[in-house]
Amino acid sequence: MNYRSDIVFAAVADPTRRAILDQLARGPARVTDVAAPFAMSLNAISKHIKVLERAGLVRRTRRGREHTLALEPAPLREVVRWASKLEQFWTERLDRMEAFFAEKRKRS
Amino acid sequence: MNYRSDIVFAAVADPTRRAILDQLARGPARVTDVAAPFAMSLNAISKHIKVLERAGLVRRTRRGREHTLALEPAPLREVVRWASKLEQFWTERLDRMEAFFAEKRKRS
DNA sequence: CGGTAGTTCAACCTGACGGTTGAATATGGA
DNA sequence: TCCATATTCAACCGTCAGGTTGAACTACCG
Repeated sequence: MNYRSDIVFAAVADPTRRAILDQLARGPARVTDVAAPFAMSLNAISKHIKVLERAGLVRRTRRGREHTLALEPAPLREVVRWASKLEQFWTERLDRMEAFFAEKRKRS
Repeated sequence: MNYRSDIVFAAVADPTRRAILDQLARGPARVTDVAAPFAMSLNAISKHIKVLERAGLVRRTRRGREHTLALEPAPLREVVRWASKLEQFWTERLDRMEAFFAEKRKRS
């Protein structure tokens, strides 16, 4: 529906970006620190961070030459909402089916 | 972490595929029926369904020439788990900070 | 001032993804 | 048997995402 959740879902689809978010969940960090654990160039990480930023999942604060990144988990709520809604609809369906067959059994 | 959740996240990243899942949440349907609302070829939808199938999000049962598709929401649980874990870690961090400053305020 | 650290910008390459079209396969019905 | 329906397979194509490298920019420090 929302064009914005498209961006969030796409941002979160990449495993590297999910790992970055996992790391930022343990606290804010600079770009270089975020990049450290990964076996790829700093530039690649910089790009990933920009994607996360555009999705609203990361907030950047500049102090001098250092950029400090912080997790901004709000957009994840939409992801949770969508996924658990599907699960819920499904279980409700199962419940209705259950009820239907129970009723049928009782009548016969 | 899990290579399998990579597949699930990737499957769910595409808006068309999310729409397919939304539709299947209202009940099982044939491939043609699933494709009907979309302004793209049946082949494209067939491909999308295959992706969803490989991610374990859709189960297919063949009866004659018709393939009936059903939502299989189990893999979504991993998505929910990950996303809400991040949210939770974050709020816990905020709580700890809150507690820290409250303590500090009390002492001074 | 000069050098180095932190970060981005720009250009480029490659592979995969999402789509198309046309043919093949298999089942159902007259 | 013949035709239509339901679906996939195979080949192809354009775009874009993720990665690289090299240069630029800005801020700190001797």
